[in-house]
Amino acid sequence: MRSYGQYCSIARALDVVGDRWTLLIVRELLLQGPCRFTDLKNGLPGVAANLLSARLKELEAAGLITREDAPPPVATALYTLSETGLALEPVLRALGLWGLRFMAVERPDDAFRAQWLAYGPAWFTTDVDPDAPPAVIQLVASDESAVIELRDGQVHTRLGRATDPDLILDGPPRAVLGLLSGMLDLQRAGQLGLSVRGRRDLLTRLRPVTQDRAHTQDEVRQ
Amino acid sequence: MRSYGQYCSIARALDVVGDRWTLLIVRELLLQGPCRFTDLKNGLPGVAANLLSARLKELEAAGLITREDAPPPVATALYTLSETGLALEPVLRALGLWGLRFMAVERPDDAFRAQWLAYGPAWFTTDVDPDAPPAVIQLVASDESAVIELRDGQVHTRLGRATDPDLILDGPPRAVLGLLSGMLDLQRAGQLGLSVRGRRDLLTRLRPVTQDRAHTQDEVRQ
DNA sequence: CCGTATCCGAGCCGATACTG
DNA sequence: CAGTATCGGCTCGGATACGG
Repeated sequence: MRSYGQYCSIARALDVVGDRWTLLIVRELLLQGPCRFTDLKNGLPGVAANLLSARLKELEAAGLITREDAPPPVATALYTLSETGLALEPVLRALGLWGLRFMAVERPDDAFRAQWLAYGPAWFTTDVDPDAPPAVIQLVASDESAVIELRDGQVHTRLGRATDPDLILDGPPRAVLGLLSGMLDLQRAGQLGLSVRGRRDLLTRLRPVTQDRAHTQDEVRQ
Repeated sequence: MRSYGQYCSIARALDVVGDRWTLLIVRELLLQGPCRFTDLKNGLPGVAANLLSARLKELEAAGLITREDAPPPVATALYTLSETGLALEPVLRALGLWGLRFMAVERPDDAFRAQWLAYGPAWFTTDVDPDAPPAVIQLVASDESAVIELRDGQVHTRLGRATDPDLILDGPPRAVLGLLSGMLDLQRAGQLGLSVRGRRDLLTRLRPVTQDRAHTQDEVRQ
């Protein structure tokens, strides 16, 4: 990418990760862990193979990822986030939290993946009642499924199915994520096709993180 | 910008602010407050007028800024961040904090502005001794100047000159910002041309924010 | 199967010139 | 001052083909 030519840490950051697809590649590596080329391609529907290949080279050159030849059983290259790449997590969290406001409309041809179902609750909700007993919530949306585990006051998530969940949320992505992010209440989510089975009371334990007002406006200004 | 076509809040956010220059326009509006076209152009060295014009239209259409005709004395359009636009502050903070690591090398032709000198201390340092008496630090770098005010446990900054600062830091941007961000110690900053006059002890009151390790890696993954 | 290389049309970007 | 118009060049996206 062409440099902005500004001695400013925001501009410098964008010099490195401002290119199209770059931050989404980091997203996948953060959510999936070390990936093969094909894992990334699957997690990035719409990316062209040549572009992905080019970006991976750039990211490696910039020190955000390392490329290693996996041990014999796999025998293929693995892309792994470096310390510098991992440090982008707060950026992706902030961006994802801000982007929630644009999730209200679901476009018919949008792609959807289980890992995008999973990071929302983990990053953007907290357990209101940390001392309550552990609980498991099964999420299902568009054939993709993930599990929320409430334990030790933390909201963990993982992909796949739970054996005996306390609560099952099943419906279109917009309904499931809208409910969990606090943009929809149970009634509205139901209208959008959400099915809720099991202990509804668990929903009150999940509090969506609220974005705090900005307050810089009159701070830096002359 | 072409949509990524993914039902993911990060991708949605990038659909809106992923275009080149867009986040830097938001940066200027956040740091400067409501701006005229020319204020933005000055704060964004390198941007082409047509591109700035196009971005402002897109940002207005997306609801991040409003364009108002200023009252008679000014008689020109003013661009102002909306609530949605202001809410990007955490994203720019996270990006700017991450980008600090790339500030070690100063490229000869990089542009520099006083507001970029000011936001660093305000966003990325804290006052270690909140009960100590107020103090004023004058920053000067590349003909641009800003003032740090330590008061009530907060680190405020503003552009321009202070009348009677307790401490004056003067030198190349890299030396001033490097010292304040904790990337350089006093000795190294001095070698890079930093001049320090006044109460050096105030420097120990400013603690650079440290970025905490990411810990999602094994959280969302199956 | 994994990843790279090449080609091409469409659209975005950047520089300059121009207008009210 | 506040933009608009134009145009060359580059990047992107998609397809295809190639080498390990």
